[in-house]
Amino acid sequence: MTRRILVTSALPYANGHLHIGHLVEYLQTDIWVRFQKMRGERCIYVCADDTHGTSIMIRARQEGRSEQELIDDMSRAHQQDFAEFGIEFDNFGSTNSESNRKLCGEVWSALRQAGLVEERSVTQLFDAKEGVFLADRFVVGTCPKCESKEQYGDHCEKCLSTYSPMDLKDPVSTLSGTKPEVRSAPHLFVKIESLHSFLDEWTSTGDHLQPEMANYLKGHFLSDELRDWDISRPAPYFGFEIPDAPGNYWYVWFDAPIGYVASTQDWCDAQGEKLDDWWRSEDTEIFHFIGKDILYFHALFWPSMLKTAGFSLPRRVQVHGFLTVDGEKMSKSRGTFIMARTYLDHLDPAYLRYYYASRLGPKVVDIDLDLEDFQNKINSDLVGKVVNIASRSAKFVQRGHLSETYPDDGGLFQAGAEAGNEIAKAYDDCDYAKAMRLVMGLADRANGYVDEKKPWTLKKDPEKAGEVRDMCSVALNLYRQIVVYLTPVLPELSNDSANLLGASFDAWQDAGTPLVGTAVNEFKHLMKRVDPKKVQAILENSKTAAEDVADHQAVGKPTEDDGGPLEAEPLAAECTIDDFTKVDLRVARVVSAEHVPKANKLLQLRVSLGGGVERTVFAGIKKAYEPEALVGRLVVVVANLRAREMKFGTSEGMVTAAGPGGAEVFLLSPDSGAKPGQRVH
RNA sequence: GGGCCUGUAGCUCAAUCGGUCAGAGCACCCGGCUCAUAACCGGGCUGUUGCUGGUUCGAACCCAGCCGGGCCUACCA
Repeated sequence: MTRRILVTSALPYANGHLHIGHLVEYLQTDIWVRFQKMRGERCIYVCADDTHGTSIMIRARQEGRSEQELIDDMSRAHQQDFAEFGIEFDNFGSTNSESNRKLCGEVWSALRQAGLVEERSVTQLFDAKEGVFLADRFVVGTCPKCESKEQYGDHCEKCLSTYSPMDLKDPVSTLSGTKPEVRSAPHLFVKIESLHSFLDEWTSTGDHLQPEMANYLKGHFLSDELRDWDISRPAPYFGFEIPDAPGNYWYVWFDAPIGYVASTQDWCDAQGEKLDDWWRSEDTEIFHFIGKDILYFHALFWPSMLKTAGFSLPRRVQVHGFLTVDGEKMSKSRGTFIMARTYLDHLDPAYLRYYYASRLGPKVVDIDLDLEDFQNKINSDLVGKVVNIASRSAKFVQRGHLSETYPDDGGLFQAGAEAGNEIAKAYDDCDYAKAMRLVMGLADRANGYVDEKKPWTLKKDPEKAGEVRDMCSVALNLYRQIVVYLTPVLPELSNDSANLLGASFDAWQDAGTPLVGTAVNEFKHLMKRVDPKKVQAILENSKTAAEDVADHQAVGKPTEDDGGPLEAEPLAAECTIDDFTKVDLRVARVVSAEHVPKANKLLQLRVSLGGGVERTVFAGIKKAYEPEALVGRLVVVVANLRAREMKFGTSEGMVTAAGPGGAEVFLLSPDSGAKPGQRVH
């Protein structure tokens, strides 16, 4: 029986462009959807831009244009990137749509009727100049516990304590640089505790979640009373105004998942389908693909909302890990913060599709893009093995025909057809790595076959032309079988190969029956080897592109340094040259650097000032730098700073760096030629 | 501090719910071949399956402890 399946990926936020980390999810989903469609299932893939929230409002304001313009531009850019990566949605909508507003209203009414909504006053910091309430990340001040300066609204990165933004000393809004005031406003809360037992049940049964995720929820949230969910935001806010609470807006995380339904609605309207067949039907399976960071919303709030509003619950929420590049978090300074666009400018999307597929399994683990491995894998698997089968056999029969009956191949084709079941199961289980392994095994056997038959020898004997043709018919059929199995991952290769053989490659069952008698067209290269120079170029371009594009800057605007940093940290009071010279800044060389056990942010550095003078310095740069990358480089240290006792030892100085903290830390270094021990004047 | 995950050949990973495997691919070495995008075929190489104990007739797979790595949390997620 044909399954009916509705698939979603998380909605990309309209605040920034896509990078290769985002693509893990969209490619994972796209491959799965293509697979289901090939199998003949009724499957649609819907998504949308996530457009609401304070961040969008503020960014639009900074860019001096309307939110609508901003999100329209971003939506176009997102869809362009998706299309070029071969990610095919049946519908790509927007959360800022009428269909979404209407559906939000429906869900809302249901929540109201169920008696789950409650009003309560919330006290928050308010930026009077900008006229907005400030989320924690928009406030900095002095930590009330340890007096560290420039800490964010809700926690101190120095002493690790947490607190309310209201307790912050000398708070400053990062938006306007002014001192925020304390204001209260009514907020609406959803009491989801009443759905606790439902959520216990739903999360732990029915294979709705990967076991580790179910386990995580059980230990973290479901073990206690569920806190009420603050679901409204007072004006000004970019979003939908709540009909029965004028002046208040639905929090972006309320309307975002409803965007899945709205996007489906838009698709239904265009196709003449009924929404209820997809969202209120026992016969439809709903699959959400998400990253591990948003599990909370999809596995607790979302099912609660759906249940209350009478929609179907997801059949499964499939969670994936994050992407690292060369074993580390994507980093702008290393050039590994690669935007989708930058990749597309240099390399074939098929490479990344295959590489991700070869590393994606069903478990929630981070996957690594190892650039050397990437090149090896593409070159040897796709070019050396798969495409090679066609490359080495098609030429013997091109502009001719395949044999009229399928020759004896010693059971190779049949074995490949049987392997299809196992491969299909691997796809269906989201274990693409396994599927790729199995397919490559088939490719190895096909190459072995060609080698054994030696068409280049047979060819020399005119009487053996029939044998050559039979042998190539086998090889090309094995090739076709393999490419059919790879079609979800490599649709373009599949198309090109179909042209070569003048046959369909887009149904899974095509792998079960050999082609006979069809014409073979002229052979053209189906895929190129990876050019290492292009990979280097991506890294180079990403170093600069990341600064221009990835930051909350410029949608198609020229680079312009924004005022954010200066506003976040206004200039200090005037000082004299004498004040300045009290601080002795010196060039130093890092001689060793290592992780500090149990420290979240610190690295322990040993720096040399030359002449055998060394200092031990603890620096809060762990999230931004790997120790190995630091050894040998020159830095600038405050050399006459009083030694400070820290939890992990004594720090005899300070390494200078810029940036707000966390992963956004940028060490200062002198231009080449400077020597350790030299003073900075 | 709490929680989750993880530690298998140089690298990336496999080993059906403890009973032939200690394996595959890449890399490397040797040989072969020349149809193919320096591709392909054959062969070889490295492992005390993190360490230490325990359970068992038997453990890479179970339990405990230790060491190492990663991730998530720490009261409006």
